[in-house]
Amino acid sequence: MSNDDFPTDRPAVVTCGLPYANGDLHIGHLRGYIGADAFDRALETLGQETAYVCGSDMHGTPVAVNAEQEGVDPEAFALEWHRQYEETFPKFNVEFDNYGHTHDETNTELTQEIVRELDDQGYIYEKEIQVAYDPDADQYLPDRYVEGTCPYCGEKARGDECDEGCQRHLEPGEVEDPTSTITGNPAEYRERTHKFFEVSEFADFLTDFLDDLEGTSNARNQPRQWIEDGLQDWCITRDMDWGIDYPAADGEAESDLVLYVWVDAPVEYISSTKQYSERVGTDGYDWEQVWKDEGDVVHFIGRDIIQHHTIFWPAMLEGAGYNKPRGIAATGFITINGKGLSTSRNRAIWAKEYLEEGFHPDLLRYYLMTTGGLQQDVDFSWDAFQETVNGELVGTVGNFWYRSLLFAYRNYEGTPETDVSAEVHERIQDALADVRESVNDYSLRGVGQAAVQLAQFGNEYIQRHEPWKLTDDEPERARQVIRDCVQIAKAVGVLLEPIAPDKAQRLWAQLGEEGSVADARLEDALEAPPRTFDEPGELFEKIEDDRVAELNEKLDERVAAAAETESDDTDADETGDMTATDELEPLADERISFEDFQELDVRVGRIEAAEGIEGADDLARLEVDIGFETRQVVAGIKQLHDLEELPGEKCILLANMEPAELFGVESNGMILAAGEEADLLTTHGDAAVGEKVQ
RNA sequence: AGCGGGAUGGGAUAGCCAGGAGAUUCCGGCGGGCUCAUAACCCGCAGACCGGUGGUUCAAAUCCACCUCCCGCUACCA
Repeated sequence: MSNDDFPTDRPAVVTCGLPYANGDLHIGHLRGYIGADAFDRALETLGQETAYVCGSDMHGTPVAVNAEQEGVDPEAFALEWHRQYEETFPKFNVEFDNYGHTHDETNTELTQEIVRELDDQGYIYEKEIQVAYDPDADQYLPDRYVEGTCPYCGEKARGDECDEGCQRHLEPGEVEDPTSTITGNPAEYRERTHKFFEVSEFADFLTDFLDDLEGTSNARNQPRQWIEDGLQDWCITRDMDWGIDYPAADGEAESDLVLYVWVDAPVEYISSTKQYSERVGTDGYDWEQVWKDEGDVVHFIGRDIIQHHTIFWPAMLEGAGYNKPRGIAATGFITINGKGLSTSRNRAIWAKEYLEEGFHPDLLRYYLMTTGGLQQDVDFSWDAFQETVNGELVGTVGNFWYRSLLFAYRNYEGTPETDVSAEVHERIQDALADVRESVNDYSLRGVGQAAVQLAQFGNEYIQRHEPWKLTDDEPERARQVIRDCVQIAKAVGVLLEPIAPDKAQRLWAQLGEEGSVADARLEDALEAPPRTFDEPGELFEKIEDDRVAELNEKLDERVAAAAETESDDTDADETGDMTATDELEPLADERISFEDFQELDVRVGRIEAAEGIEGADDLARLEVDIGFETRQVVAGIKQLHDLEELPGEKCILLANMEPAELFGVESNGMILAAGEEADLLTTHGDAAVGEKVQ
């Protein structure tokens, strides 16, 4: 595929990563949907034929598990979220040409068709594997329903991934000593026939594919390592009820397997395009042309799902005879006030919350799109948000729009009747070129900046010529200056539309333009606005300081409140939901003998020194006086205690613990502490340092 | 520790892929201007040895090697 510049004479399709129908949306999600939306709008402005499609991701174990917990069936559960998403997107001016979901008929059929095709092409084979099975719950245990020991490194691992050790992706059946996460009981392995997709056959193809891939560099570079390390064939079926049935071949008995969620999820990109095509007719947009013949496919995704989109997905497309993506833009994460966004700690700006605060969506769009590069992590703070809005949108763009149009309205009742000057014409053309270049670099930041810098030029231009001084003595020159300014204002509107569609539309209307600015092309930025228009209004409002203070306070309070209730929910981040598990660890069944206890040499100690260990988040190096000697001990309490306050504190130390090395620091004993918060054990009275605890 | 990203004037950020004039823009500081405009806008000044060391080159913020530090995810929790 040749990568000639946008706009091409082929249809394009832009997608964003499917929202997983499992929880509320926050600005981290929004960044991707807004980015893809802005990119799609920018392509249209360049004159590219496009479709922007997406859908909700309905399948997979987390949906099944959470639905079960709420006592509803997975479909109803996922559909509820799906409806919420559908309602939310337009509120951020994210306008999909089609928004479907992975459980609908189109996707079910198309997924099965593609899998059948892969099968026909010989890329799918069957293999007997050992699948974990929970005899008590009488069910198989796919993916995260099971945990055990990693066969490669011996660390504790989840069913699908060695998350604590070597990070390796694990195939079903690989985990050793499996236990059921449902009942906590040991699981047994049963022989099951599963389907495998021969990803390993595609190594050469994928290497070439990555060479040509546009978008962000992380999407190109990260998977290379994977390919070099050797690709594993991919088990694409699961023992579950919730999902798309594995398609039965002719004459074969219906399979009771379901396709792995990552098989049917990306197919939704095609399905959603197909639905769009069916709605507008193939004359309006032909999905088969884009996906099977000639088209430009661009995916916007989060950087956490690069592998799926650069390995599995293109291999599937290649195997089934579809077009491969031209560009993949993998966006960075969002941080809040410099710290990682955490849904469990409620450190997030929720989509709903932003809207409830009454802020215009275009402000957030502009902020998210222009604050950093697409690939970069972007920090969000209300302070920075205010600064950007007040400085660039209110001060530069809004002010220029308002002063130009107001001056034009008062003196000429609209656009002065004369031609745009050569200087301004040229300056606008430069801006158009910037936008063209930015889009081809996948730089939404560049698009936004081209618009704002043009407005900045406008402010400078009007200032330089001071038309307010010219109206009386040199009316012709004043007329010229304002004519130029009105044109710049219009151009800024056209250029800003991808980022701030609603604000651009309002400007469009103020200029007396017919129709939608979304339909405007770059060249329209140079067309004269209507001769007359009405008195303009202010399009952007300043955000006041006390408002920001209030918002900061709210956020802080909320994070603090969440921290209090959090206490034990260790894995709340897993699903992004607050599934607090405040159960206590069950009491041990087995009793030990007094002799066993006597083997523990537990002593009273006094902490002499405490310091954090570099590179470790939680570990601290302690020096503990236990009478006979001072021991160096490593303890996981760094974040839970103010280390400076620890020296002098008494503690209880297991003295005959075998030494271990953590982060290169020897630990010679074990400090006793209670619970997740590592509440430090100490003595009630005044026991002397070194005394034995018994 | 594994993977990824980063280090550029006081703060934030661009430029790096395709090496070459005074290193971008925003905020802040200082001084001035304007009064059409949302106390907005415009101009000027101060402020950066582009994380460190070495290398390639006529030329390096940009390419290569090594190092230090930071952030995120995953981990470490004796």
